[in-house]
Amino acid sequence: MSSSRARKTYHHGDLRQALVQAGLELARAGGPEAVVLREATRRAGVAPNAAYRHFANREALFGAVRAAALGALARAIEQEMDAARGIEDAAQRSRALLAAVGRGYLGFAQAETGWFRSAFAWGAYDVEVAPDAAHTASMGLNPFELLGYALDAMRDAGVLAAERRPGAEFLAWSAVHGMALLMIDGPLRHAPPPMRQVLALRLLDMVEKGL
Amino acid sequence: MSSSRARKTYHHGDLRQALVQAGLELARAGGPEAVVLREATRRAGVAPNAAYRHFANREALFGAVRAAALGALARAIEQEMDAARGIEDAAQRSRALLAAVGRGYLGFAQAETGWFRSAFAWGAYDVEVAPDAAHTASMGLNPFELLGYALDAMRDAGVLAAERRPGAEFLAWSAVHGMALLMIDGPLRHAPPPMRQVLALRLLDMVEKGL
DNA sequence: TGTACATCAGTGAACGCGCGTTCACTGATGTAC
DNA sequence: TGTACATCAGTGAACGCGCGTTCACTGATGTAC
Repeated sequence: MSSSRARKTYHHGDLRQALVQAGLELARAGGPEAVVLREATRRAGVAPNAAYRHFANREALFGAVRAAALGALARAIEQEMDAARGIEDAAQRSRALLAAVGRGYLGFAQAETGWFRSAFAWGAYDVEVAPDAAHTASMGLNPFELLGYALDAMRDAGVLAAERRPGAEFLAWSAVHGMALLMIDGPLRHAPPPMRQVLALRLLDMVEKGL
Repeated sequence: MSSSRARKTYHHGDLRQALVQAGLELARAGGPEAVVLREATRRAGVAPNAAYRHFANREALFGAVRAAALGALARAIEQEMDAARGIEDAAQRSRALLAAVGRGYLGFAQAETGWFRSAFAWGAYDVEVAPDAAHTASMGLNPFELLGYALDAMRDAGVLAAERRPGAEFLAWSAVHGMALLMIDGPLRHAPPPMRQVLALRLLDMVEKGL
């Protein structure tokens, strides 16, 4: 509402923030290609070219939106990890942490598909390089780092052989990322939630056993 | 060349086929969004609206292109499977078949990225439902069915417990699909080929062990 | 074998669309003196 | 405390772009008699 209202002052106040916010709304509802500069300015109640005071171009605006989406993903994952943190046994805890990362990732992909798509849209993404906005979650880690954290815990607990640790992120990430896409775009998008749940569990089981 | 040449006859001959062919070229070089109706007609040497004699709209044209891309993927996978077929021991053979599916899939994603992207572009894809063009490979199976074939072989050879067979496609596909995307869009796109090779092997190993 | 005519497969010109982006501008703000 | 002026953050109007798609049309083909 207020975001699409006309301002009273000539100066906006915090247009940059408002544009990112509008971009996030657009991404949430329509994915990356819905993040359209003109629409974002409309929602901010501002002339289209005003955006250029704050972003070099549309791509730069989208970059900020993507970073925020990545931050939201990190937060979703952390939330799942919280429960696991209380587990006493280190081995069990580390396994639970990994599963939490996977659950958080898959849950986010399904609940916030537009953001998920935006986070990984248009070729070229590097979660590691994500700017500040991707780090807004409480641990200050981005999604990739959270996965690394869980894997480190597994290694430290002796659940994962040390020599298998390097590169393990990519194996786990592959599995979960692939299933996320199958669930939002692929044949699994028709699968009833219970079936998805079962498959997700089996997948995480596969990763844990096969890593 | 000949595809962008002007015709001599008023009638084209096989415009439909020519448009799909042009679409495939476009997809190969630029992925799904490069499959532009006007450009396809240009390459076929024909007025833009001529396409509407053969396709209801741009989407229908793209559908035909996607099906052909899926067929190319199937062929790539089959080629990898050929080597495995000679193995005597049924258990070993079935394992080799599964690995071949994975290798074929990953190899295709990297070698024919534009086609790979087109095959799985824009939300909603169902490999099962792929039309004839997806079946042009020698076995007459689409990529998903080839994966199923390998998994059946594993079950029959006793490598995969029968009760784990249902749904196993989705686990294996997830892992391989995810890694394919990490390799073409994600952080692994910077990884040197040997590292990719190692990761691919580890991934397939993980799948086999964890399935 | 020749002709009439329905059908098919193209043409040519035009449309509206909404986008990103640029230009020359003006209103508001804050700082130096 | 007041004023001059540089700087900043907006405005308004316009651009070109290339697309998908529609319209009314014409040239070529093949079939019935």
